[in-house]
Amino acid sequence: MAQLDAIDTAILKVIQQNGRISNAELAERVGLSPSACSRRLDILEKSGVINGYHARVSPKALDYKMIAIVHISLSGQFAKTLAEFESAVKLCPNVLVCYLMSGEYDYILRVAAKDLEDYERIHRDWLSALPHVVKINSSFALREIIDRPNVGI
Amino acid sequence: MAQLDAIDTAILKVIQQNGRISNAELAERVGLSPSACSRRLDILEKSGVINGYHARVSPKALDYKMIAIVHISLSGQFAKTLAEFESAVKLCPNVLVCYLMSGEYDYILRVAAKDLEDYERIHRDWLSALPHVVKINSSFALREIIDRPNVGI
DNA sequence: GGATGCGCGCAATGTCCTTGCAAAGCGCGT
DNA sequence: ACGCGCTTTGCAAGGACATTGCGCGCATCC
Repeated sequence: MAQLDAIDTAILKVIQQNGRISNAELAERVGLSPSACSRRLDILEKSGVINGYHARVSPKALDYKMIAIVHISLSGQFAKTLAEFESAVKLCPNVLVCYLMSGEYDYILRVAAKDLEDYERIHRDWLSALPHVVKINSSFALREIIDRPNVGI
Repeated sequence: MAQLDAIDTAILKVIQQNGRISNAELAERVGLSPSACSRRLDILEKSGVINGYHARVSPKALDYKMIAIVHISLSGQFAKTLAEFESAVKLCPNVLVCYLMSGEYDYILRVAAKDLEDYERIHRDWLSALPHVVKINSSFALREIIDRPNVGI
């Protein structure tokens, strides 16, 4: 991962906010010719600085109206215990985010559900069935205040 | 927000995973002519089903190596109290996600920091300075297990 | 049955992306 | 300071792509 100069960070800044901008306009915004810009973008993609491009779809349009934050504790922190839990949690499509955490709980999850009934199903069929779980604590998001797509401006 | 048919959801499915796909290829994948596909995509964007497109940039490439999950309680739940807190928290660029929550804490935040020293600065200059806060609880992500860009497959 | 509206495919035109190539910038060692 | 090699740039060309107008098919409704 090579070092990024000012033009690279400018490209990242623009494309984090507008992932479908044309290369021609991107080039103009960062003060480069289209060909040079295209080549830089290519390098950023292939080097892994840019992981991918994603459309942000309104969850409500897909009928997902609930977000739950789930705290989970396991019965131990052995590597095998963690690995088995993680393999299992990755299979649940409703789990959007999962972090291994320091602190009181071992994992924290962001889960999308269509409604309370749907969440009850997810909780029963997926979360409760995850291996080595000894405690689950679900809270529900009442409102989204911030959801930034970018890091570090 | 009109109802989405099978082709619309197919478009959303593809473009959530590959936001920079060409319209020609997208059309081919969903079994439509490029012109029809372009018009559908246009409608999805203008109706707000698609909120935007974003490149996913590796936080480490921008030197952001830490993710903190912060739980915050306020001194009350009056609308004015919440509104003042929310206006203030939106100004902090390190706060990537913020939800108003049910449960023990009022808000939950995902915060990006370059390192522990950077987080200490954010905590001191931003989080502690937020209005009406009576309790802050920070946990740190040890590892990211899942971070899906999509909702509902 | 005819009128209406919606969504499609086709075609054309203008724009854009990409690649080769030569020149300019840059660091570096002599 | 000079020259060398490496990197990156801008330009140009050819091919791909996006967009818009147009006519057709199909379903619905009168």
